[in-house]
Formats: sequence, C-alpha cells, structure tokens
Amino acid sequence: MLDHLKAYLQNKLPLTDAQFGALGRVLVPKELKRQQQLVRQGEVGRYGAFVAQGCLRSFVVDKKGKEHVLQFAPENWWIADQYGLIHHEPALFSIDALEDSRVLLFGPDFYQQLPQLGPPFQAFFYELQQNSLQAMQKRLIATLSATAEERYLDFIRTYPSLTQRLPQRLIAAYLGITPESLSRIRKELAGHR
Amino acid sequence: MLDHLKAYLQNKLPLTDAQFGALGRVLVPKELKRQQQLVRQGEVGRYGAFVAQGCLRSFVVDKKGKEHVLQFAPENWWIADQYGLIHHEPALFSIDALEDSRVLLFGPDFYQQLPQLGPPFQAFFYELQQNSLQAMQKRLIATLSATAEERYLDFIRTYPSLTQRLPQRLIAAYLGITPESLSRIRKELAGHR
DNA sequence: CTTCTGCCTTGATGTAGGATAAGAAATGAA
DNA sequence: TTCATTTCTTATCCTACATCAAGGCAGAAG
Repeated sequence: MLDHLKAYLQNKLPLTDAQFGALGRVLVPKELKRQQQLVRQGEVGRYGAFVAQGCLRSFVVDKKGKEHVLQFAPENWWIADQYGLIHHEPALFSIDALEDSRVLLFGPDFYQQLPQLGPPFQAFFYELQQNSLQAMQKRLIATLSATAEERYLDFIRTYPSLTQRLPQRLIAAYLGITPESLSRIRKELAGHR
Repeated sequence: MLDHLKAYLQNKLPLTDAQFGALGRVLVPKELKRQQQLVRQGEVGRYGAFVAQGCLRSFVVDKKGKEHVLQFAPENWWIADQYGLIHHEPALFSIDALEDSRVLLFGPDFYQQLPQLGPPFQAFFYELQQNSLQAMQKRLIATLSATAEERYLDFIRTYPSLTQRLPQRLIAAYLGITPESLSRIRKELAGHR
C-alpha cells in the first residue's frame, strides 16, 4: 500500500528514501470493508486517509435525515476533516467506504510532522488544500446558479469514471437532489439523443 | 495601513521587525473607491488583498446575469482568488469594494515569499486557508440542506455586524436567493415577534 | 424645493424539484 | 433456484422560491 503512495508521489515531488521512510512511519495501512465508517459526524475524528484502492466519501446527514455527499475519494485521493482533526473538534461530516478499500491512515500528528518532511512536501499539501478550496468554490457557485441538469452534466464531464462506478443515489446525494429527480433528468437526457 | 496589519498580526503570531519589514516590502497599500473592481472574473487577476478598512466582496455573475457573492471581506480579512493568482489562470470570480476601502495588495510572488517569512507565518497562512475551506464546506452543506430562512438566520448569527452594514440585496446574493424572497422572509420573521 | 435613481416591499403567477407511493429491475444471500 | 433487499423508475401532487410587475421611499443631484 505504501508503494502505491510512493508511485503516486513520484511524479509530483522528489522525496529522498529517508523522507519517504519518515512519511511511512506516520501512516497506518488499513483495509476497510464496504460501508465501514472511518469518521462519524459530531464525534472527534482521529483519522484522515489516503486512498490506495477502492473509494471513500465524506457526507453529512441533515435534520430531515437526508444524506449530502461532500466529496468522493477514489484511488489516489486524500480525504479528511482536516479542521476537526487538527483542532480536535467534532467532525463536520462522516467518512465511510463505498467499496472494500485499502487506505493509509494519518492522525492529527501528521500535520505536526509536515514541516519535517521538507518544504516541497509542505508546498504539495498547501496545494492540495488549495485545490480542495477551489473545487468547493466551483461547486458552491454551481449549486447557486446552475440547474440540477447542468450540474449533472458537469459531474459526468468532470468525473466520467465515477459516473460508471457509483450508484445513482450517491450521485444524487452529491448533486443535492433526490434519486427520483436524477432519474427524471436522465430520462429527459436520454430522450434528447 | 501597515500598522493596521501589524496590530492584527500581533495577537496571532510573533514576527521579528525584520520579518515584518520583509512582509511590508511585498505588500502595496492602495485606496479603493466604492464599486471599484480589483479582480475581474475571467481575466488573469494580479492581486489579492488584506483589508485594513472598508469592505470588499468576491462574486460571480452567472449566464442569466445574476450575481452570487462568495465572500465578504470587512476589516482584517484576506480576500483573493488564490488559485488563479498562483497559477496565472483566469479568475473564477470578481472582487470589488462595497465601500471606500484601504487595502494592502499582494501579487503571485507573495506566495513564493511565504517560506522566507518563517514557519510560523507559513503555518498561519495554511490555517487561514483551512478556515476558508471549512467555511465553504459549511456553506455548501447549508445551501444543500437548509431553507432560505434558516440560512438567513444563520447569517445573522454568524455576521451580526455585516447584517447591519450591508444592503439587503447583497445579503440575498450571498444566500443565493432574490431580494424579493429575502424581503418576504424578513417580513415573516418580524411578524413572529 | 424637485427630479432621479437605487433599494426595498408587496402581490400575482410560474416552475424546478420535493414528497409520496408503488411497481420494476437488479443484486445478493440462502 | 427462490426469497429478500436494495436500487431505479414512473406518476401524481405539492411547496419553496423565482419571475414579473408595480408602487413607495430615501438619498443624491440639480
């Protein structure tokens, strides 16, 4: 699992064996069964994860019991409630596995170690976070200004592989609509071709 | 204007005079008139800003011509299209002044300088970004799961001073509803007391 | 003072997507 | 295979909010 991470990082930044070893020492490999929960909304979460295989998601359950997906994390994605993790505060959302998965876990200490792993690594994480922020901004804009159909088309374009891989109810929960609505949209789109 | 920044940073992190001097050298003081635009959506933006006085906002205009506010930045807030700035890509959103304001501008080079300003300063910016991300996440969740009224009440609770200070049409553009709807919500709430 | 020009309000009507219900199809377990 | 469970679809009705249209009111400019 660590070699998976190594392969992933190889293209992105140059790490010496020593540095990679240090990184390996703060990451804990773990296998997750489908449905298994890693972080529970409202509880103080202890882990974030790098996904080597499978797929996780972060999501919230609102007062009406509806699920809303914040992020999907297939292979080579990082997923965590960073804020809660670092500040030891109750997690804003839950994280669970959508498929049997193999992940590398990290705890709050991970962020303390970051500086010791060298400036390039730090910059890499800064950038990761920046990308998350931009993605969130784009999504908020889309949610505020586009129709459900437009957002769905956008999702397909942006994550074609996930479109195949995930059940529609999860995509609906990501788009912020009901499965019924998504079904109607798909029917409508199918008719137009 | 720099002394304003100094006062603001004082509580947050210990900076030597030398470090602060270096920081001062990458920041350009600027006065903005109300309505003046700092970054234009779609163009490659050259600046972000620390607001010493007044209030800015970031916003997008969608295809139907509707404005959506992403962020308000009153005194002591930072505002920028970080991603576009660093990557020299067209800005996702515009930034303009809602009141006559005094700001400290920074360019893409600012992020290059960060490491030289020392680890605590770097950590400070990492945290700023983290807070932005969390705020965005919360807002996305709210937009997906709460009614307009709930979001308005939340806004009042979170930003009481802005509620006074900003015209309602801007708050509506932030909440993702029309000014008409906000007016109706306020009427409804007023009736209940 | 008067005339503009934004901003806010109110009312009438429209609509995207929700809620509910029920059946079909797929998946999985025994 | 058969039975059960979950997922997807379709139809009907409903609601939160948008759109359109008009009028009121306050501050700015003449």
